[in-house]
Amino acid sequence: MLKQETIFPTDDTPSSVAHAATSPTNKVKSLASEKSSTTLADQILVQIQTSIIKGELPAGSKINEQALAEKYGISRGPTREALQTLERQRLVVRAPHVGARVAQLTVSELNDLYQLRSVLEGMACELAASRITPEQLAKLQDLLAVQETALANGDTYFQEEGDVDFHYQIIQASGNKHLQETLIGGLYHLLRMYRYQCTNKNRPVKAIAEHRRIVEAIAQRDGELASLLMRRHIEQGRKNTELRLIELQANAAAKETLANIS
Amino acid sequence: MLKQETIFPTDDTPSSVAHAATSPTNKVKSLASEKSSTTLADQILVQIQTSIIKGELPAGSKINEQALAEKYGISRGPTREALQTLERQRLVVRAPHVGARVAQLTVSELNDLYQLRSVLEGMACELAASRITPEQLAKLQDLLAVQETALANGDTYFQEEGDVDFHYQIIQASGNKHLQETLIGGLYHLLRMYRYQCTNKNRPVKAIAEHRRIVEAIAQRDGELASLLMRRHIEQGRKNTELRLIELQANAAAKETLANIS
DNA sequence: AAACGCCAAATTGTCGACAATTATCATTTT
DNA sequence: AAAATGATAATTGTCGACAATTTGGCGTTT
Repeated sequence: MLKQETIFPTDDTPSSVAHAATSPTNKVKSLASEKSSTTLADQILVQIQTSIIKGELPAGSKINEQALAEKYGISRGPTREALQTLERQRLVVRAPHVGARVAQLTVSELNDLYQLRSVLEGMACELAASRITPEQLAKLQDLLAVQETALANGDTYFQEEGDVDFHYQIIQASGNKHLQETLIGGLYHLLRMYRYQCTNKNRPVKAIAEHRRIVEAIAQRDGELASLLMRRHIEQGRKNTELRLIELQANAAAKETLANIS
Repeated sequence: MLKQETIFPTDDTPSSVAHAATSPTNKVKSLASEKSSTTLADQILVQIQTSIIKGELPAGSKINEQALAEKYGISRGPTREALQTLERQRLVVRAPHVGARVAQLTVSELNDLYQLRSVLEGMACELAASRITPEQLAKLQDLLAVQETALANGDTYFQEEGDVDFHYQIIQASGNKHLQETLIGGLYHLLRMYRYQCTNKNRPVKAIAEHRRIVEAIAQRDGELASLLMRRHIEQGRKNTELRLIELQANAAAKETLANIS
């Protein structure tokens, strides 16, 4: 009886969600042979997660426990537990006797989120620069190389996941357990939601160049520089996402008034 | 069937009713009888919380859902939900099909926790220095004054709660919602557990002097200084707690070996 | 028309029972 | 004796039903 090597028992590794996402509206349990069979709540958790991140459950919309449970062919118990976990991941907001809603995407929350993320990942860089192991560094450089060649080939498909992986590995290398839990267990899912729904295809080109410089700084054990570069890198991402979010909300507002007029 | 009166909702207002004078933020709602009935899970949550923080449920010990539920005269459903919330607060560690344990207090986790806290509260100070409102500042200064006079009178009772309130108010003044949630919803309960079980009576004298300087820096809108002072202040607290924790564990180890010999 | 109060419907909270999994311990095996 | 094995007990996961609370509509009132 031997358990997996991931550090976080609470969560899935982000790279695993890439292709598991294309199967909504079905009962899960069979087709096993997967190592899964953990618990029903955990299984539907990742499904609801991706539904929210992709916007299939629209931001701000009400979530009905019964309907969700029926959709996945299970009872309300596990559904409820999944919802509470989603609350911890900030993808859902719950109120007693009122129910759960998908988190709303607002500019001010985006700024709060990125401001916090910036500080935390800056910290992660500083720690990683002094504590990263040769193996971890090699893995990070490999990932970077893969992304760079993919970019050169115009392969934009796994860009998003690759970026998540990049930050993920640095966070892991920081070695601070509570920092890891805060970022990965608490902030990263909401972050992915913002980025998925406010994505900008042009950005990756520059982003990967920034990644390279960050990795170089870490390799040289220059934590201060790595932290600075990371904070700038994240600020770039924030600006980008903010612009897209603003126009997205402008569109929504326009559509709203149109509907009201008719 | 079941009734208890020491109930404040999920995690707002960390200080108890001890010195309500220092926290006039409460809406007037609390005076209208008890209107307590939010939800059973929330009610027992705070009870288990304090049991854990005080060590009545020893660090590292197993938690039996059934037994807990019976102890409070409720069913396993709400108990389970409370446990999941406690997991988010890092007071409990859960594993599928295995159950829940009270978090363990270790030196390395303590250091991780304080390292993270230091960064986050430094950030809070910087934000607070630029965004605190006159009312919030006045409240903060009032709190400080109360603590100072209490200290002058040798009144050491509410020291602990007062300190929590101090940090709490600064975090509130930062205005960053995600930062607040991370610190208060995620880290602060575990912090209180460490401090309660590794307390040092001598420290408050110096701590309050440090508080004063931090408040002054904030009042002068000097975020950089406030952040620096706060990080030093927290580092002092870490050292203190670490020493106590080490000797506490040494005692436990000694008792262990003694038991094994006999 | 807007606001208020009341009743019905929908939704969430709680419970007890059962199923699935893990932990315990006596027994056997090396 | 230590380790592996297998049956049994204890504990966690899941379900369906019921209770408590909120939501939405409807008629009345101002």
